[in-house]
Amino acid sequence: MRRPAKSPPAGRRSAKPHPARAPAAKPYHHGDLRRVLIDAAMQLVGEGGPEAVSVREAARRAGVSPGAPFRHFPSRDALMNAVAEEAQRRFRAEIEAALADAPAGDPLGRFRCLGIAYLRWAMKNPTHFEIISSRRFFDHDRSAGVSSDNAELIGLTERILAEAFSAGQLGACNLKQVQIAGRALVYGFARMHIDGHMPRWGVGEAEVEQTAADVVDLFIAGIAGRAAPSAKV
Amino acid sequence: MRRPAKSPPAGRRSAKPHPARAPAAKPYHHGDLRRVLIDAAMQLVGEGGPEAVSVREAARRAGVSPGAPFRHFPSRDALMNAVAEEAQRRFRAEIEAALADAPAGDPLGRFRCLGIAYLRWAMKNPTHFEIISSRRFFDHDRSAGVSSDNAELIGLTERILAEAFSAGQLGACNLKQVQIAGRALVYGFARMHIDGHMPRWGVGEAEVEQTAADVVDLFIAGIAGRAAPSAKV
DNA sequence: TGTGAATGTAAGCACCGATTACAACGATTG
DNA sequence: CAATCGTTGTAATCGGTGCTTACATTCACA
Repeated sequence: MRRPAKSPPAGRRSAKPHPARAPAAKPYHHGDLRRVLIDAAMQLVGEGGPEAVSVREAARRAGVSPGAPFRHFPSRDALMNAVAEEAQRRFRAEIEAALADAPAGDPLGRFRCLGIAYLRWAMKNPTHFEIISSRRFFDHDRSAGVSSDNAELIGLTERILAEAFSAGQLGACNLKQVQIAGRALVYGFARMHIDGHMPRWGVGEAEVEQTAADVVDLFIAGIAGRAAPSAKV
Repeated sequence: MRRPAKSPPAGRRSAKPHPARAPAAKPYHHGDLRRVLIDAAMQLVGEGGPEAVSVREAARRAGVSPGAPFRHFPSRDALMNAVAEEAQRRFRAEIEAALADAPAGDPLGRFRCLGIAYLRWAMKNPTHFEIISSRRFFDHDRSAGVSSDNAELIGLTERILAEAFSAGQLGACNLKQVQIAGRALVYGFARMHIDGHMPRWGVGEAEVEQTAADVVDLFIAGIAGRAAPSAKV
């Protein structure tokens, strides 16, 4: 891409097409190039953000010619989509693991747990989170598998909120609004962290996790503590 | 950048160096190329997002050779920074105009007004908002003018919240947490809109402005309606 | 009237994404 | 066992990009 630098002609293999019939040297066919390319791209994302991913560099790291990746991905965007799907898969696994540990009897507690887990993962894997959330690198509607992943997560929070409401843990409120506001809150917080806004708001790296929890708690207190339906300002 | 396409060899001027001494034809010196380049870049941002900005295309639109912009901006990033400063200036003007119309006696109302204005501008100028908020295109710490712009806006909301607290419009709460949560909420909502998440959450383009207002109101109700200092969950 | 700083052009580098023609495998068949 | 054919790699190439350097032109000021 735009001057990723970092490529001194680091010893590429001498590119002999293939050593006749030495089976262990360097087989002409890579084995699982697709997988390796995705891994390389993820590594690149981790190093320099989504912009730093180039097909050529991924191919270089896979020890393969610049044109080879296009046998597996029709375009750079397709590669990015594959990376995003992988990231989304990991994200979902983390969320589900966190929810599995949460008490089933306390819906609002589960809601809180969801928010905390979301923020923790996003802040620990900032570039992966960025890839997932940006439509530029990942067309959710196009890739059915992940799209349903996402829809499932949305449905999950919807269900949890509905349970909380039924259990009387929520004041009078519009559940859809609560859901969107909650999502906007954690999404915004995560992106503020990623985009480097936190220092400007007086939140150091050390306090950011505590602040994340505080913010989630503040929101939950806001929707839970509604004494009367005098909510409308 | 990466295949912005859109450039059929549309009639470039025949590039005669300069017509001897015809003063009105095409002066060798552009006049205010810096300004024109920023405008062209802003236009490009509006058309295809920050990724779609290329120095060459900006130069093309300014009717100037590909190397000329580098007399005014040492790098593409510098150009993007200039674009971001311009966008930030417009953003700030909008916010201040909105606040000027808000009643002075109702701090919480002013806070609400601030949030609404923020969201309205962000959703009307999505790409400009994206540039402002992403550190990739704009290093806030580097450009003093805009940095202070931003610091002033942060200080402003801080003051408004403090006033609201003094006026008894807020329940017992940590003001800093409220400020960060509020920011995360509007930032997240704006970015969700930009990143195309809204359809997934069942919010159509027609309802998005109303939803934005609802979400702001929900948040304000949450921090205002605190009956007792039982805030901590 | 000169002269130097400012600002443009032209040419070229390295890198990128993407396409094409060709070569080497490897599995499926006859 | 061997021919074949689809898969997956290479090599070369194209146009686009950011950026640099050498050179040309103009403007403003001494």
